[in-house]
Amino acid sequence: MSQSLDRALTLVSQLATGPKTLDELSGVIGVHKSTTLRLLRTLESHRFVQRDGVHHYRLGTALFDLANLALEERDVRRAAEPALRELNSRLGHTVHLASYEDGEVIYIDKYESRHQMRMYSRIGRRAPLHCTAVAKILLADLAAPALQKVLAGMEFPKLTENTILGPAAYLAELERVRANGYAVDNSEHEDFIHCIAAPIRGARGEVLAAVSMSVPKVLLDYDGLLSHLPDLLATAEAASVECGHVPK
Amino acid sequence: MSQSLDRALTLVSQLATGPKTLDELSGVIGVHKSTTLRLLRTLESHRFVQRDGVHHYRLGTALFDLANLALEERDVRRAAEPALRELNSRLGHTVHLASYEDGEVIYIDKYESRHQMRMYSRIGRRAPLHCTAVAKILLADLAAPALQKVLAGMEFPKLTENTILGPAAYLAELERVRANGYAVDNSEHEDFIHCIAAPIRGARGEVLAAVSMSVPKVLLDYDGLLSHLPDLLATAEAASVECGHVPK
DNA sequence: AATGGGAGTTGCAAAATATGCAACATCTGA
DNA sequence: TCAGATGTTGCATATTTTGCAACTCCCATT
Repeated sequence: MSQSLDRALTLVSQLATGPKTLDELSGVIGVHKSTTLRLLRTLESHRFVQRDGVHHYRLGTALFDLANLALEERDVRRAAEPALRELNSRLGHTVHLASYEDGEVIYIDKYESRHQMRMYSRIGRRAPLHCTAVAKILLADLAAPALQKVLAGMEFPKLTENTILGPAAYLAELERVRANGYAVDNSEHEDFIHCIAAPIRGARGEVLAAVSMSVPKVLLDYDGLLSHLPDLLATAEAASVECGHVPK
Repeated sequence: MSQSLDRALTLVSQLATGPKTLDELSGVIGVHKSTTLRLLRTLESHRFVQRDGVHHYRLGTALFDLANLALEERDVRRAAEPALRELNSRLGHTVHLASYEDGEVIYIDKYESRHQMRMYSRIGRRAPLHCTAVAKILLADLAAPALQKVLAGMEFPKLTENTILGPAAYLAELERVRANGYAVDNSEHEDFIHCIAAPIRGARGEVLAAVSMSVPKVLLDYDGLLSHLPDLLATAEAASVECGHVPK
């Protein structure tokens, strides 16, 4: 729609992969160096990019500020924080908070594991829909038409032996999630990690977000993981109460 | 330099303060609705903004992703993490990591206090230069010409009884910081909080970042705070080693 | 059910703006 | 000192962005 803006945003995305020179960036958007330079200068004036030495550009600090401000505005995140922090510090495992937005599931908060083995994940990242416990929780609460729409766009790449491979099996899984009130990722995403998740609900009972706890299999077998369900559900419940949920 | 890009970035900054309607946004950049709409659509296609209901726009998830990716790329942050986390979980106070960039001091990481009373701060935010311990650490390491330039642009608003009020006093303070190897914010920023900071150094001994620990005065008096200096310095030293620093 | 207002959307013509070019500047390493 | 690579600026051109006005859609009011 707006060509120069489009190009500039492409530059920013490109810079996310690491500092780049003017020429490299020009190559990416296919324009003359001088054009790229002018775009970068505008981006720089808003602190979206900054110079890194003389020959490189990288992402600027405005992005950090904006992103963290926006994250803080998400009320669930703030409201759920104490409960999630408590769970994380008591059990020492990785705790994630994720929310559904517009066909995607996004990690909006993360509490790192105390153990050596860490998961690779990141706030802001999209969670795969077919193989994560948080996605199952969030999609399980969608109305049928919205769910169908998401399902239509979903893919089911086989990531491990346990990955769910098609819409039918996935729908059945969501049914189980609804019945149980929690979701599991039984090494469906990565071989060495499994995961449980539960919903955080708002005043009208709607699902606002999902909490999950991820544990490497070497630390805890599947039964051991499930034995933490009461902890997780209590955490989710506490967070829900903070979000205005009235337990029945 | 690039008008449309400039306008679009202004829109993004504006959205940081909360969701806005098309008309509100048009007002901010002073153009016709249709122009704003086209900019927003481009921003939307890159997931920089997203629609919030029908009538509002808000920041999109690409920002979270970019910002956190960029933060992770900052090597100091990753390298310093274990040491900072350890300090935070052992003493339970707020720990900040800040770095100097282009005339500014930016918080690049934060570990929340375990206590009820929290500081208001945020990753990505700029720290005031004249009244924070991290800024003192970082500015104390600047070469004279660079420091002069920063000093020329500095302001010294009086925030508490103890705030340092002018360049002369500030330079004297930096001299003390260099001599001591640590910095203090003795309630110079906020009445009820004080703070100590220490440098994290790289392979050539240069200051890469500053760690600080902030404590409410009700929890610990000034002498109590200073009694944690050995902890803080040890943490900074450990982080420095991770960054390639060779202790002399 | 009809009416009116508010908000968003589209096509088009006008013009302001972004673009590529070529010349110039700066830096690095031979 | 020179060659080459990289970054920077002024200018003319035309592409892209803009505002306009008409249109649609949705909601609230009569």
